[in-house]
Amino acid sequence: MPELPEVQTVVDTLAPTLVGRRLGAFLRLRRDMVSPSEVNLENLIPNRRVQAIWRRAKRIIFELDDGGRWFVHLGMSGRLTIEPEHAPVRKHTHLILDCGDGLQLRLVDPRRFGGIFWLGRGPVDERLGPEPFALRPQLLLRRLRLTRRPIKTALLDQRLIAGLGNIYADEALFEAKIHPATPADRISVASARRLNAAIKRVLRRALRSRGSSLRDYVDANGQPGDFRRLHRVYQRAGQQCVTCGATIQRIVIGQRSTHYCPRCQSATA
DNA sequence: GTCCATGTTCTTTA
DNA sequence: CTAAAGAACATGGA
Repeated sequence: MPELPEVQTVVDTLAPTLVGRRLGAFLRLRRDMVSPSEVNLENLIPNRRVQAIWRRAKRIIFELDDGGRWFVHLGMSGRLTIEPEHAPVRKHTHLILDCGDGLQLRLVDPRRFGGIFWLGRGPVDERLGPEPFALRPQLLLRRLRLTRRPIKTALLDQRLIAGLGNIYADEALFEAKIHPATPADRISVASARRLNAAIKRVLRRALRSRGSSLRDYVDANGQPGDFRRLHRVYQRAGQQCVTCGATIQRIVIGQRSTHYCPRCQSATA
């Protein structure tokens, strides 16, 4: 569900309300959405002030005034919203955090692939690759040479590059005119340069539209994103390529749906 | 009933 | 041993 643009939009809509605010009661309606499960957030969070909220990869990181930190991952179907306490509690609401002025931060996640993860003062970064906006062609090339898997699969591997998911991997490969099945370690210097630019361009465009809403995604105010109508390949199988008019194909790579234009993306490296 | 879904981790295979 | 492929997690919509 949420990839970098969606997660960043949630952060941007959460921060104005939450930063500087003193938190209240933490309620877990399901035990298994907190990790590690034995950590006692009911004691660690209340009465602390939110110092900062930011994004790393697809994680929404909260920092408290005592240095304690946690992050929320939205998984496939998670929503993290600020709602008035009297607003009806949606089905699949797992966590509720009072944040003053009659407002609550609520985590709703039907599929429960997401959750809240306590970090304490530990590192956020372990095992995560560089942020897409920090990439340069050389760095991208170096990361891609670490694996022979298809470039599509490599782009989804958060240890190689952090923040892309199925939508923006497909969109970036289209933009860069690279076939998604190309082995990552056979990408040419020229292709890596195009891909580096394409990733940033696609993400910037998506951020401007506040992300893609397919089914569940909304920002912290409950507002869906608008980027879906600007997708060029993702979920457009059978439709015409906006560039050349060929029919967009859907194939499966690494167990994931992959959408591409067979004419624009025919190059092998 | 079938297939599919914006993600990640664990297990199995080569 | 490592890298890659596959299965699993849970729910709901078409």
